[in-house]
Amino acid sequence: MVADLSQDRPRLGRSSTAERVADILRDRISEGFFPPGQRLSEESISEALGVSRNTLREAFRLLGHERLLDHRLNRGVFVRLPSAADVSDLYRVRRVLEGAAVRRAPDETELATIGEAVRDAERAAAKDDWQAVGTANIRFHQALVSLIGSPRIDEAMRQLLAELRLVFHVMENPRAFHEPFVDRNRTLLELIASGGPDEAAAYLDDYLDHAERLLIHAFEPSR
Amino acid sequence: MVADLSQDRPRLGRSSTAERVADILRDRISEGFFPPGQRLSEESISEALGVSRNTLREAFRLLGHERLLDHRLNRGVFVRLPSAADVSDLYRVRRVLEGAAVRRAPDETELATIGEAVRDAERAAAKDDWQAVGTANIRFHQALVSLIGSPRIDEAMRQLLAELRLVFHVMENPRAFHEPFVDRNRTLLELIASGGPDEAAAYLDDYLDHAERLLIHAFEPSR
DNA sequence: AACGTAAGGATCGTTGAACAATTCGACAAG
DNA sequence: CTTGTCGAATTGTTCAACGATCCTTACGTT
Repeated sequence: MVADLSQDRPRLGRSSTAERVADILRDRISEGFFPPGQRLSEESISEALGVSRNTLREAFRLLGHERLLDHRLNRGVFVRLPSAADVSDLYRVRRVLEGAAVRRAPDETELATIGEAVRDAERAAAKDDWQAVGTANIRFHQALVSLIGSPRIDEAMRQLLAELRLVFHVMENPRAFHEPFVDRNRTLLELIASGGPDEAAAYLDDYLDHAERLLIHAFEPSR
Repeated sequence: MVADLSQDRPRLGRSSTAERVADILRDRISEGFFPPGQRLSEESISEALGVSRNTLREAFRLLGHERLLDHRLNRGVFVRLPSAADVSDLYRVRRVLEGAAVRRAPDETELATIGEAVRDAERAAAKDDWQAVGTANIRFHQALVSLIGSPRIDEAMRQLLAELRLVFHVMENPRAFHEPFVDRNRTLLELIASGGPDEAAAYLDDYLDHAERLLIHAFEPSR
């Protein structure tokens, strides 16, 4: 019973103003409050958040390493504005990670977690809440990759999806993008559950190809 | 002709004291000058390097994000001391990344780069220079993963290998560890070149299993 | 001897101010 | 229209300071 406490351990170190500032900024960027390309002024933000410039700069370094911010010397930090090449690369990584994930045999609880994400997406889609669909979709892929069972890969996937969110913000209408994938997630889940790794992998490849093409298409013209 | 200059663009941003400090510390950690577990005092290091504490702290954040440093609140930063669980996870990631890599069809120049790393390792082994063998070995796997063609994965692999170096520093004799893998690298290269993805993948799995077991074994008793 | 507590020193966390370095736009000169 | 120059604004970096936290040691209690 004492061993269970070890799970709460990460929360102990939980503090440091810089990290909390980073959390706030990350959320703001994620939700589009700070749109891609926008410059984040040290002075105004440090004042708005009530922290010193030095502390804010530490937070900037954190987010820069997560590729959410672009740090240009003597020019300041900007919300990262992904390029088409970035999108391609993100999908290259997804193919590797998710491809490895669908080949794992999931246990019951893992399957349930993924299924929940699928159901949430379906529910949100029924309500035309595309913001929520996007969130559920992200949860789906996060849970999918977690089948690999590697904390480092989970972390990498978290970052990747955060970066992908950046991409969505530069598109004109993300809703049209998410719509077709609600059903695909359901199908993919069933293929995984039925235990045909090759079928699931093939379906996933097609899934990602389609998504990438759609994204690049909705992306290029705007430049 | 002016367009070609845009390739030199990354070199422009190249500066910032914090990043240069991070580079120095990264090298020092890599070479074992700062052994795993050692605490890095802000005051002494900032003084030794002639930079302010604030700048040094920015560098610390960078390296902390690369998992080379362990940042404990109010206690300072320590060179990361990997656990057996970390080793397992690192190999889990390697299986995914390198497994995806060996299934790619490499072109001539890529094959040559990998081959060079193999040859360097063989040469160094002949001279009993196990430090150099380790370096060449790392180059081998880095080149292998670069077959995927993803900058993000290359970067992730770079970090992973740096972290793995940390593991080597806690072992009593790394030389005994590297020795058997010189030949294996050669074999793996030939399997890749001959174009049998499944064979190469199978060999790689065995390779990594073996390496992980060896590492865990040489690791556990010392705790 | 085991334990709780208190005091002290060391170090980190964070701040605020200061100054140098750099960028960028405006404006004048050619 | 291009090129040089100036100045405002912002970042890069340093410095000194103070509170907060941790570690150690010592001390007294049970």
